[in-house]
Amino acid sequence: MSSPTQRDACWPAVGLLDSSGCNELVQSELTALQDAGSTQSVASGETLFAQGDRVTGIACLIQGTVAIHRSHGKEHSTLLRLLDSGSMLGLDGVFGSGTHANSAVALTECSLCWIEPEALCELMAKSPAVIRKVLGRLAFDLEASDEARVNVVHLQVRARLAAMLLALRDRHGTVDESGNLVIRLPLSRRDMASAIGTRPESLSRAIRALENDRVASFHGKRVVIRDLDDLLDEIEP
Amino acid sequence: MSSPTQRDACWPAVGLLDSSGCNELVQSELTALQDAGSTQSVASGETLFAQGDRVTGIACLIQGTVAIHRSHGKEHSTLLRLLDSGSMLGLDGVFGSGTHANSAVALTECSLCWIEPEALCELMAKSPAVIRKVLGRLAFDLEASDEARVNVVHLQVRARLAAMLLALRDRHGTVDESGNLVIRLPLSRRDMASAIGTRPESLSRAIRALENDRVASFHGKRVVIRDLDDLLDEIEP
DNA sequence: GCTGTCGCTTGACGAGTGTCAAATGAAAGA
DNA sequence: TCTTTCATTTGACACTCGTCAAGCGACAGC
Repeated sequence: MSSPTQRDACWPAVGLLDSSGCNELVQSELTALQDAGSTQSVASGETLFAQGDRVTGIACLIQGTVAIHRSHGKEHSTLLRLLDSGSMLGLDGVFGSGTHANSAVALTECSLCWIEPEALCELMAKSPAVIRKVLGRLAFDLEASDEARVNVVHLQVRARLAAMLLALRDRHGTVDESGNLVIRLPLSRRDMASAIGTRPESLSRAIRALENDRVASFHGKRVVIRDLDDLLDEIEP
Repeated sequence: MSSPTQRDACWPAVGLLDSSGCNELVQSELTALQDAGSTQSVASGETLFAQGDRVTGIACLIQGTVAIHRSHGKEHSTLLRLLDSGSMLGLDGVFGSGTHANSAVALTECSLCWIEPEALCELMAKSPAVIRKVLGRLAFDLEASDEARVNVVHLQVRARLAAMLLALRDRHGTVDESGNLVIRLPLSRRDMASAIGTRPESLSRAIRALENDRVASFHGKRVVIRDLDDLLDEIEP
């Protein structure tokens, strides 16, 4: 990840996102936050907060991956976004309605740090950098949500799957010895389907379609992409 | 609109949205902002900024209605949200990538006030209330975008139209002498279709369906709803 | 008047995808 | 190892909605 020094030099600056696009907190910031809140470990599958809960603070994700869900009706649920280490979660609740509109579920074992609204206030008052990070994350999430919405409307399932793989590349992708892109999916098929706004059955067919056309090969939660351009072509037309 | 005194009393408070849900600036704040920036009048149909433009500041909408679009490919375009008087626009650009991801087009004659990033910085440094408004608006827009995304996935066109009418009620609805809800649509049919993620043809059919079932009656851009519950029922099942 | 253009509506048809049902596979417990 | 359970896959079918095409209605210009 790029050094944040340049971005920290002036405030405010236009264009506050990381080059990676994710606006994560850096290590020094994380340790500072840990002093201001209480650190906690949660097991994979645990719920950090549930839709409808009163907001008691925000959480900073130190380690692990968290899914933000919104349930709709009784059976339907949508995975809105994934958050990885360095992300703040629950911001929309604190600065929004005061009630969590979404649920947060740990997808892996997670270590995180809870910060009460008052403590967050103090941090923001003391350090413009914190304000900027908070603003940056909200702006990034808004950007991503708009993008996802456009994708659901204009792209079909196969292309949305490709777009999702590309989005997962930043934080969950590696390169193997042959130079192939390898993505370790942090999600079940059910959650993947939910994230791109479709059903597991349709996702399954889209996966098969990409494999038949040699764009990607799926081995459980491990995806291998030989040529990144093939994936990019999927979302162009 | 409810008095903001209670919300201003403590900072930060959990739950910063207006009761109306829109987090608009109040008159005193608007006049303060006008001192910090340059006021401008734009005609209906004018573009305030275009997708891809470098961000040169934010705008505060003093009077009028603005549509935020995102174009996708050559022919496709999505109307992401409407902003009415009291709203700040372009925040996601300033605190995000530094480039406007969306276009802003005036739907009516508008009066607005441009504020450069540096001036916005000063305002935020001087007044926590400004910070709160900015955070509140980003949180509100994120909330709304998530909601719209869930709607596109889980509701069909007819129900999405109903949801849109309900959303327009706050700022564009009135009550006539018979006690009916009357909504003055600020949008063309094309834009309405784009806003709910469908085509004008499908929207037209959905409108006819609602009329046939006596849920709403459409007369050009004037919509009359006899019983609000009928509309609410549309988005439940 | 006529005659463009443009926005909206209506009709017909087909593709994409949700739904239901069953088969397969993988993980966990007896 | 043999069940039991659950996630995933595959198949068959129906339905919503996008697409193409034509028909209106309004409105401006000649």
